[in-house]
Amino acid sequence: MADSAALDPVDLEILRLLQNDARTTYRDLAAMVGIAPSTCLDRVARLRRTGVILGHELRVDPGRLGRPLQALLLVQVRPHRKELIGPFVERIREIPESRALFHLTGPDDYLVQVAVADMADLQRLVLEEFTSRREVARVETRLIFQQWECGPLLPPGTAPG
Amino acid sequence: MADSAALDPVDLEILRLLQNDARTTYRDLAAMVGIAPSTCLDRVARLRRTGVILGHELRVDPGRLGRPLQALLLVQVRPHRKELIGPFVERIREIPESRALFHLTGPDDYLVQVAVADMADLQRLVLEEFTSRREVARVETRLIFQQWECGPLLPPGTAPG
DNA sequence: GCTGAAATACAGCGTAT
DNA sequence: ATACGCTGTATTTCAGC
Repeated sequence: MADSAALDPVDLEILRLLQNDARTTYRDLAAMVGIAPSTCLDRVARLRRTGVILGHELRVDPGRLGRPLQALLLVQVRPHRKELIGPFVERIREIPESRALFHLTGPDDYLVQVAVADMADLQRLVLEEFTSRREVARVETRLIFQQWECGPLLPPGTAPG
Repeated sequence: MADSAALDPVDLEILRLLQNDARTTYRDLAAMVGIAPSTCLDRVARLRRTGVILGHELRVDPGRLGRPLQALLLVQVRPHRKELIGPFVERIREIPESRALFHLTGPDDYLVQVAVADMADLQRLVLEEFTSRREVARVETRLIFQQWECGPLLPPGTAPG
């Protein structure tokens, strides 16, 4: 785990294409960036080894899994001490409704993205898993009307497209 | 494009395993859920066709791409009319720093997750892309200390693990 | 949903630049 | 040091049942 060499334009193009479709074969990828498939394999392996590529994720439609309603919960944890927030974070991550969890600056300590079946389910979740916890001082619930993906992540100064 | 049949326990197990590691081979996946590889391929293909599986995404480390600082921007758009929010959403999605965009209920209309190089970059982004826009009435910036992934998304009532 | 075979892709290695 | 082409192996895919 030593190499943290700068990414060259070929690496960046590979990352851009793989972020478009992570299942692109090395053969196709190689053709698109203009190198040999074996070289392409080497490049991607190196990107994985050096931690630029963290992994491959499956995107699933929450609605099709019976969770059509999503919300963000802004949570104040008081007192905000290590002994309390460790178990809090662990518990939130275990909840089946949780999709993402952030520790933030600002008036709210945590933001939790949840996917639920309906309003009753959301109410149950907030009451049973959040406001009933000693260390949770306040929960603010904001429903998600719609969400969008954004373009591929690239280094600053890289012309998109 | 007709089938929206209920997912059986085998489908759910496949989804759970693929959410753990989207690169699991059909051979391994089949062995783990107890069906033949070809059947497993059929199942996954059907899940893709019917829209349960939306796609395969590459997870990349923003820090390794020169964007170690992340923030959430809470944005009020005034007036909140269709003619204004369409272009706003399109522009935000085009910004290289944007990672995710939500349209919300509550006092803030949009939440934008961004990844930037440093504080100066974040300040520039807020001033040039947000507060300088006519329709943006207010932007509240909250830095992300840390973020966590949560468990796989499964239907309500499914025992996790 | 399974079996088995054909097509394809991957991963390692030797060589050349 | 990086890229390439070749080759054995593993995986994916497609018939037929």
